[in-house]
Amino acid sequence: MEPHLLRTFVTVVHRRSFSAAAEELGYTQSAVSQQIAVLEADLGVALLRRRPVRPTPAGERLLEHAGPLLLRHRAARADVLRAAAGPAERLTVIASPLACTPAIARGLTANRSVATLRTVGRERVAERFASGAADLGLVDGIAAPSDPLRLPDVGTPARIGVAEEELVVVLPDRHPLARRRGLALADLADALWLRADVAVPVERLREIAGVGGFRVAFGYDGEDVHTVVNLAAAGHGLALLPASVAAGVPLTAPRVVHRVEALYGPSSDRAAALAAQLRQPPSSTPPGTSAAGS
Amino acid sequence: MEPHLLRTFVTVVHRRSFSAAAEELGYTQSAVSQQIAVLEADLGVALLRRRPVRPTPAGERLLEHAGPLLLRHRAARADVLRAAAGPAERLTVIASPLACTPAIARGLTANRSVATLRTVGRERVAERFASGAADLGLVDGIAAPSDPLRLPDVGTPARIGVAEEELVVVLPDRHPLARRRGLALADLADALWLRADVAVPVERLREIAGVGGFRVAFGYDGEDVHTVVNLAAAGHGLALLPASVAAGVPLTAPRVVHRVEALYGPSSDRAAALAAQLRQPPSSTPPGTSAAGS
DNA sequence: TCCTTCGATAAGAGATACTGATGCGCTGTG
DNA sequence: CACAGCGCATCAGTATCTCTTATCGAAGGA
Repeated sequence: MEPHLLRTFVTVVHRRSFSAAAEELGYTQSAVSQQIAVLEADLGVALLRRRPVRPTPAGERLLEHAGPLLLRHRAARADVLRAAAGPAERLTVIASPLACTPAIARGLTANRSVATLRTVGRERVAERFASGAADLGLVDGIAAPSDPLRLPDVGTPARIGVAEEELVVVLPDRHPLARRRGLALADLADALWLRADVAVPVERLREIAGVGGFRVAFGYDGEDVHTVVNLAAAGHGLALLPASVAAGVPLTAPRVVHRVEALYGPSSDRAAALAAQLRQPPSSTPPGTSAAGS
Repeated sequence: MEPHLLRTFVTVVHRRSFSAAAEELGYTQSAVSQQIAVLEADLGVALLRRRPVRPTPAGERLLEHAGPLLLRHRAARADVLRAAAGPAERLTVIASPLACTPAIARGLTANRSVATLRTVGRERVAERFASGAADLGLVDGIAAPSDPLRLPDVGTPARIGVAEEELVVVLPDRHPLARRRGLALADLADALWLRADVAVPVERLREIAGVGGFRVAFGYDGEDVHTVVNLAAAGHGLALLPASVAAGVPLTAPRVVHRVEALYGPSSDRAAALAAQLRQPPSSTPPGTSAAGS
């Protein structure tokens, strides 16, 4: 179960080929074959069926663990390295698109210690932060008010909420519901939605509404929020977005908010200071640092 | 960063000695010295100060990651092995003491497929389950109604809530508050409490009350809930316990409940079935399986 | 000061983990 | 049905790694 064996295993499954994995990893096919054999011998279990190459049920389980395990590995390494490098002079910030609310953007530009800002998809932020690509991570998501976001576990970076905001349903002006004062998500399950992961993924809608439905009328794969707003306004489907991004009808039920959280290494004082500074005064002190506890 | 190096590192820090760690792990002192040297060379960072042996700041960070990382390692291995072993004939269940509510205990005894039940401290359940010591884990804890418990991350075992119950403050009959209909936790911050991790740890009280205080009058280190009840009734300090365990005054604020969750491997159908069966009818369907999501 | 303790280092034996060559079963093709 | 091509397994050989034993040297206590 050494990390390099896991990495090889993952690659083999992904490429569905020992030889292709070998090439990708810079080994010979023989080495890959032996590595898999070692892994299987170590666990005493067949992990792969050959020809065609597919994971066995046990292999599927291992596959599911391997990703997070390797991610955590990288996170640990990055964290140690950050601690050893000492406080960063200038900070690199990585954020999901919607995490850069106007106020946060202002906070970032006002702060001379920020060197670079990079945005990536919401699911990638924690991962990229963990890999050491940035000193501060900003992720957005949907949660009950003052509840922490559910993020892939990546060790114990300090984590604080920096902003919470109302959500609105964006719909075209002529839409029958456009004049409402508020909307309940469950009532919109039968409507046609925009699939746009940069806003709120459709599966997440089902999850927070607790019902199925939410058929997709149109899919948008980019990262540009503006485009999503325009598509929604043009009637390609509904979109759920934070109020500061677009005009729309407030979401009144369930009681969820758009929340932005900052991730930073416990050893980076500058990042901690910046995170604290980004924390918006209007939002009453959101819950503090997180840690695994019973 | 191979697992065995991490294990050695952790042991060295823990024992504060290379030689002692070597003995504990069955290596020579020389081997341990070399392993630490390899780890430090790999990361390019000094992890330990020698004489006396103490972690550097970078070492502290690594130490914090190493535990969860190794735990996850074991969890992955155990999960793969469980998957390979096929559905268990008879199940081993591991539970924290308070997780065995009367109804759950009944469910377990009614179920002939259960072979063994073992209880361990609340913090150990997830860990022991992850290590493959049991097919089903039952953990209790305090949470907002229908919120999942916060458990150490251990991969993606399926997780369902099986019971939720009101909490009561146990106090002696002659206590001035004993006749109240309900109590707010924050109002009890100045009272003297029983430190008994088998009930609710004092730190957790501070956490959910959101205030300090909760001074400890008396400490109990065992695992026996009955003793805690007796101690509380005898006036050694207050205790917060699920209503089914002891008579007491219901906790009315904050709105938290005693919750029991079942952990089981995704590949163990028997365990899943048992978990579903333990699920108590009175509690309206608590939120389902968990997984890391954005 | 001397002795003990404890970690670092050197040297060598054994285990491990690669490469390159070859074997062998499957699959597709004529 | 035979055969070629593909792809994983296996074998042999070598380089590397990871231990052990032996020894050194610095720090701390008597």
